[in-house]
Amino acid sequence: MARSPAAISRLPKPKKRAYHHGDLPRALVDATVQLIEEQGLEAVSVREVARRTGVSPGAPFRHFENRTALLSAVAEVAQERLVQTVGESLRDEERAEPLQRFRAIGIGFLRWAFANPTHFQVISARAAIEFDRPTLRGRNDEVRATMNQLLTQAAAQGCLRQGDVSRHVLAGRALVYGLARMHIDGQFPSWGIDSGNSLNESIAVFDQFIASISA
Amino acid sequence: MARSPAAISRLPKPKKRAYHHGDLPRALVDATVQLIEEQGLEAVSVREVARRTGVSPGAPFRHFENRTALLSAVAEVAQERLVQTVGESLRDEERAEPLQRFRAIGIGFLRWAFANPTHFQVISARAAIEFDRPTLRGRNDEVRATMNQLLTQAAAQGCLRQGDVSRHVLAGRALVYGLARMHIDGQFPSWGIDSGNSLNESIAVFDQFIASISA
DNA sequence: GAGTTAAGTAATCAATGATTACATTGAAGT
DNA sequence: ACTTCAATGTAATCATTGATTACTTAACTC
Repeated sequence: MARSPAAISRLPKPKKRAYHHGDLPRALVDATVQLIEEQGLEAVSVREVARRTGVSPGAPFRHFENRTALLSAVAEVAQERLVQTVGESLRDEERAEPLQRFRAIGIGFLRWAFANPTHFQVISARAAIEFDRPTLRGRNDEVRATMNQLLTQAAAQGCLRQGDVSRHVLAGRALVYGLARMHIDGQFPSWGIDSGNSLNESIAVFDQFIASISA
Repeated sequence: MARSPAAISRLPKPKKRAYHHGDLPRALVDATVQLIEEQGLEAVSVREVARRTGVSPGAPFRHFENRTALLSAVAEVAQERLVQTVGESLRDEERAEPLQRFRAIGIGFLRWAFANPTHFQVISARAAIEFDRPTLRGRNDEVRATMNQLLTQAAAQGCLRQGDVSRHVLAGRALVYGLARMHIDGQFPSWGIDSGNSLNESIAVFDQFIASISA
């Protein structure tokens, strides 16, 4: 553990450094994501994360109160990316009709979930994180509000088929959530759908749903 | 730990006894279910289950190779009830049209999930159980096959709206799964739906979906 | 440079999953 | 009835984990 006196003193990581380690919280979150990717959510132990980051077992607790807080931090990063992906998807359809924009949200969610299965897994594991954090719950509510708003507009324009609007919204949400969940649970192969094609298939399913509810 | 020689020798539990304890595996599974109900899935420890069952920490390992096996046993019990509930729901509509029978499966699933949230939670926690067990995966496939079959029939009878049949099936599955998941994650309140009414609401949403895909 | 403080370490604790060697018990065989 | 034996449960033990504590160390301020 003793360092060689004057050898490789400051060359190893010319990227970002700060105090001792150089943004340890960030490094811990990254290591956690990687660990989940490799061994699953259950395999995440604070010690293993610390080990991979090259710090002592107690170090993470300087930055995260407990294991849950660490995973919650991962969840917040995950949600940031989700909001970003949905935002992009929505911006692409900026001038489109409400229903089309509603569709964009769903597609954005699917794209995010399939591109970052680990992140989706963490966010959906509400027992393992503090979902009641204002940022987490707040942003979640925002997306829902937008969805509701868009479909209400669509209904007002007569673009929506008969039926309760909020139920259509709820159905859309539950649908994409269920599809994403089936993906990370590896259920698609037993449905005769190649894993590599499961995103396209999910989008197709969602599209068919949109078609079903449109007038 | 020494027992009083001739006191309460054989009266305490006149229900079922067998070897030493009297169907310990069953008692362990029951205790596990109860523990999950009280403190959530993550809180399940083999020791606590043993403690509640009144046996030593090592005893459960005589019957279940590891913690995962114990939870998998819970999952199998859960699935039995699921299949049973779906079966009942299906039998009620024995002579109904295919689409109605398809609906019955979805409703059955929802009823089961809402009535036994603990069981649903365990089954859907695939990381925590051995889902590849033949019974688990097999029965899962059966239900899917039936759903597929019913909608294919419905389509052949022209009762189904345009669109790919298997995608309708997949949508239905993902929908009920997503709804159930939202329920146990406690998401309904933020959707303005009272917890006590979430089953009815979910059924209504599913019904609206059925209406959307029917010709 | 001295001193404050954030950041990391080492040592420690109780609890857990799991294994092992041992004890007990119910039933079968004779 | 007595022995044998396998199934069942116990006690003791191990490595690992989440978490806390007292302690060093390094970076920044003055």
